[in-house]
Amino acid sequence: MSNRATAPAKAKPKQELAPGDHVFLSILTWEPMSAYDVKKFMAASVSNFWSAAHSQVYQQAKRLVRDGYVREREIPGGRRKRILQLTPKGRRAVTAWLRHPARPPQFYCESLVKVFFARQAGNLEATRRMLENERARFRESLAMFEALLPFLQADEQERYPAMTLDMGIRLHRTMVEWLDDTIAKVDADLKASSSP
Amino acid sequence: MSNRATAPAKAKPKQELAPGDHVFLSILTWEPMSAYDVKKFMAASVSNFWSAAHSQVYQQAKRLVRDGYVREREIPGGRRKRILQLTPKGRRAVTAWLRHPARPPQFYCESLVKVFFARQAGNLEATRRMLENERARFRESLAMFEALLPFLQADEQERYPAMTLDMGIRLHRTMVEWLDDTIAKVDADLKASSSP
DNA sequence: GGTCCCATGTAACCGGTTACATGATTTA
DNA sequence: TAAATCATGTAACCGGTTACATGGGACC
Repeated sequence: MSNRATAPAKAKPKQELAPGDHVFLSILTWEPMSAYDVKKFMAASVSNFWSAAHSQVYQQAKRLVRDGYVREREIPGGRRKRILQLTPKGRRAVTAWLRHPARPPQFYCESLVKVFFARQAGNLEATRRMLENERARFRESLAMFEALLPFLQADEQERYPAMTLDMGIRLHRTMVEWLDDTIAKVDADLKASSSP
Repeated sequence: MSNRATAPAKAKPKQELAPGDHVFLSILTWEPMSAYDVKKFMAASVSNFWSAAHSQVYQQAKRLVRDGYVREREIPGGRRKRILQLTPKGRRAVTAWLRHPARPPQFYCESLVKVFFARQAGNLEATRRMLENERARFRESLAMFEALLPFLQADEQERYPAMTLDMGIRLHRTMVEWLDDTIAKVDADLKASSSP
């Protein structure tokens, strides 16, 4: 009798920093700030290609303090507030991370999956509506980014952040263009099927 | 004395399907297949905008069978093999999902975060090397996709899959162009700092 | 008849998400 | 002063990842 699954399997007991932790630490190179401000900073800067729930940031903070990458300092006053700042170990982790190769980007996009299966399992009218929603959203973000870019470009200190905003703009433009073309193709199929 | 954290907090007891489950089910609309084949199908089709580890697919399969979206049928023979197929409930879930709005895409890209902080905390030489690695990788994938596209476009059945491949190609081209421009900017900064 | 890769899984940890909670500030 | 919003967290679940395990075929 074969009894499968005998060995326990140990799994890694502890890995080094999680991918998002490096982003957290990098933000603290800007200046010491509270966990809440880290979250705000993230939303205002790299949110196009990195994001995290605010609750996660607090838990990251806890871990990073526990592991010695970050030190926290309580600010007295009415509102409870803990300022986080990098330790030397934390700063070393950032610079080491920055000089290692980046892990491959990950992109999750439901709408593209839906297009893939649109005819196989779906309904072209619904697909069209879905794509129009997408296009409206992308156009809106695109307009915001385009309005913001000149301000970043005007500030020499923001040179590198401006480059990433530029990437965001290009990606959004590409998306909108593809949506234009794809909606046109869906329309063609709709017309062909309605009046054969 | 304030004792915080009194209430238990219940958290949602059960949500409907997880986002990746719909992708899984959609793949089964193609034809019944084993979990391993679902994974292979995913890698060969939507991997550019959706991915999952193979081990995850087996666990999804287990959940989806347990919850009645999928039925499994054991194939006798030397090699153990379980063929998965949609139940009516599973098929309904796919069509319902396809006609709902898509959730916003998520994009995680370490290399862009690294560019954001390149001057603040990093080293421009290292950034340049990192960006060149990225460019080589994107160029390689781009060439593969471009070689594949004509075959998809030649097959009327693959019309919608071809549209998503087209999107992948456009995104990769955009990335490569941005990398070209950005590497040039980094070079300019390197030259400026070496010979002031 | 070894070796290597393909196919098929299981175990266990942990990060990330969703929901809950609540005191401080601002604003109408 | 009531309402809304900002700021700050905690609880708990669960998906996804990493690592382990292993039997069959292919190939040599």
